[in-house]
Amino acid sequence: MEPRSGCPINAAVEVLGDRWSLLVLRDVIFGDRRYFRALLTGSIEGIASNILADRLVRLVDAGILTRGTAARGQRARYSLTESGIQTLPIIYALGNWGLDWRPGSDELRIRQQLMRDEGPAFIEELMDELRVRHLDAPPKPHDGSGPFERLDAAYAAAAEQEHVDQR
Amino acid sequence: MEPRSGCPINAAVEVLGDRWSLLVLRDVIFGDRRYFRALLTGSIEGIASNILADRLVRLVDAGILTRGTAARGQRARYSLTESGIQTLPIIYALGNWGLDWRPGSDELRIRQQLMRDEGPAFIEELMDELRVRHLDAPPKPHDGSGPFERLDAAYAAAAEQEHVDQR
DNA sequence: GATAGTAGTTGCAGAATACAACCACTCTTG
DNA sequence: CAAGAGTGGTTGTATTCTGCAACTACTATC
Repeated sequence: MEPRSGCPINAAVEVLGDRWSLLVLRDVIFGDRRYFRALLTGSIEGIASNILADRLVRLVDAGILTRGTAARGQRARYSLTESGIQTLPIIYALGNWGLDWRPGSDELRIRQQLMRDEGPAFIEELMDELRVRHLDAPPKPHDGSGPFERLDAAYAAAAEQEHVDQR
Repeated sequence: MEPRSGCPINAAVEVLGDRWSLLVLRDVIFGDRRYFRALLTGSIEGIASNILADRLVRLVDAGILTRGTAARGQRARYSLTESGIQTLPIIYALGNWGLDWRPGSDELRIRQQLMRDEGPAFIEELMDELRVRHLDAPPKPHDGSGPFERLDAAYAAAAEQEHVDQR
């Protein structure tokens, strides 16, 4: 596919501008789903297997994911590249906009709200953690738990609070 | 269309996740194209008239644009709503990613680079200017030129520099 | 009243997408 | 070593989306 223009916004849209690619990346990043089955069955939107297969090929071709060497029928692990990790600000911006301007379930909105509350530096922290998980980067010296764990903990606490509020 | 899930990221993707919607918004925001013909002929990617008509209807239905009252055949002006203005961070994130990870023409990349150089506060400034232009918000007391003019001036200067460099 | 310009609509062909069923291979378990 | 579950897909078919060209309805200008 030759690009329709030399505009960097268009270049990004040509790779990521469809109904599934960014959702697959969301599940890889936030759901830590690294295998075909995990992505297929874990997708709350219910992606079809051929669409998932097609998008994985495209994302690998675009250099956003890498596919571990595995023959047919073997478990192939997908990892983010640096360019894949750097789609996080895009996903974050989309999530914030959706949170503000579109309806949605409260449970799924909490996480986005918590992430926003953490401030912009937190995105960098998440990206560093993704480098450790996907690029085998050396982990930064870090005493406490990682940013994903903090988000999980905050989410659990908020969900608990929601539960308390309902009573 | 009922949403496929309550996820805010999915909610945004369902409205903006296609090959044209975000490019139309880009042209409205950065090209200040407010009329059908301007969007149709000004699109460097060459959008077809029925696709543009369809996307404008969808963006209006989604509350991202408003359409000035005009009968068929009459000049109808499209304006951004507040939710439309707040898609700017998404477009900015996409442009930055495209700049870093995809090829593109130098001329069109310069503008994205300049915008990034201005820092995050500049995005807020651009959004304020869009509120003046599209929501008829009172302009902020401001001595110099607006942010779009500054971007234009920086672009002109950079383009001139490019021209000098080539000699 | 002709002409150019406005904002679309219509018809049609080809591409992309979605859904369900099926396939080939491997790994585990008895 | 045979059965069964689990892996990552492929295939077929129907539907939707997209792109191109031509056309329509209306308005403003000369």
